[in-house]
Amino acid sequence: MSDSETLAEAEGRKPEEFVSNYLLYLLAAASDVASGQFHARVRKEGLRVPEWRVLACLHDRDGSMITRLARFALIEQSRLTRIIMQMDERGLVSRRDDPEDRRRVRVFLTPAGRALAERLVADAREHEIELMKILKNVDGERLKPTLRSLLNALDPTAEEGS
Amino acid sequence: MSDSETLAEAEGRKPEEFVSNYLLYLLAAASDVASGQFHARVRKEGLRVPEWRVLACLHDRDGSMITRLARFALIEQSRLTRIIMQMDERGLVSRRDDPEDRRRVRVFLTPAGRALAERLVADAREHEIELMKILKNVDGERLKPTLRSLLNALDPTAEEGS
DNA sequence: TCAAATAATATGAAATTTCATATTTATGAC
DNA sequence: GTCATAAATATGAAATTTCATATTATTTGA
Repeated sequence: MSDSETLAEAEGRKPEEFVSNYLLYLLAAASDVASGQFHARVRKEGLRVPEWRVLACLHDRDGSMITRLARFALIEQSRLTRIIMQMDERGLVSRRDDPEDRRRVRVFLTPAGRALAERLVADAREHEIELMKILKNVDGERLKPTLRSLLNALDPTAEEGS
Repeated sequence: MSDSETLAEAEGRKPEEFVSNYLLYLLAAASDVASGQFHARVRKEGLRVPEWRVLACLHDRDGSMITRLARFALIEQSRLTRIIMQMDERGLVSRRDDPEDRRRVRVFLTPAGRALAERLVADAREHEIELMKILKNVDGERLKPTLRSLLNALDPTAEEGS
């Protein structure tokens, strides 16, 4: 049985090919592969992916509370709490109690955090343009509205574009 | 457009909306949200998501070697090695040295693993049909070929559908 | 045929993540 | 006002993940 041959093939059965035609797999794989290059750039800045996500979310919505940031950045709450603590210690964000509801903690970019966020967002925009060129025959611009409607259909509580 | 003005500003869009219009975010969020329901079902079977991925991949390609499985299932190699060890202990998979290349470890479903894999794959297929219904106006079926071409464009070494 | 170079997998140790739950504050019903 | 309930965040402890590298086997090529 050669390396590229599965047991099923060796036995003359046709493999079922579930995975590579499964929507949830295609989404996960596409996300993974498409993000690969840019995530490498993020790591070169000394950030991990969730930290980059936090910066990007705060770039859009500075002063978000933890819970909201967690949903927006796709990070579980207690994990985010600790990531924010680290980013605070590193001087990228600062935490302030919300005077209107003292259970809440609002997270703000520091000047250094904002500078880094802006640099990375600019990089991401550039990178996205490159990506779109590679995907010219895939029609990445049509993909976006499709993904947005998918998000709206599946998560009506998701935050709108503005 | 002045030097300090972004394209978004020049076009009258609010500049703060980077994230929710960023392709890599839309892909990650779509994957996350779309998988949420089914992943809950996976956890009810006592499996974690990577374990489900392993079962699904082996369902399609039983006897894969670790490295290949890692790429296919989107799991880092040393992590997968340990996951496979656990699944082995649990009786879901078995490991066999490849006689043709003794560096390799081939992973096979046990009868119990296969039964579980088949049940979950059947569930996943059902669930996908439900998902497609919800996405009827999103055209999930058109989404699949798009994601496949994206994968091919970005990762030409990715495995083909068979 | 031997010595690199490469490939596949495993592993130690530090760091991170997870899960359940504690803590603190706000809200609603009475 | 008081009590029960809910919301937002934090935290302990176990489990998992990561990163670099070790180990073992194969390939290359001089």
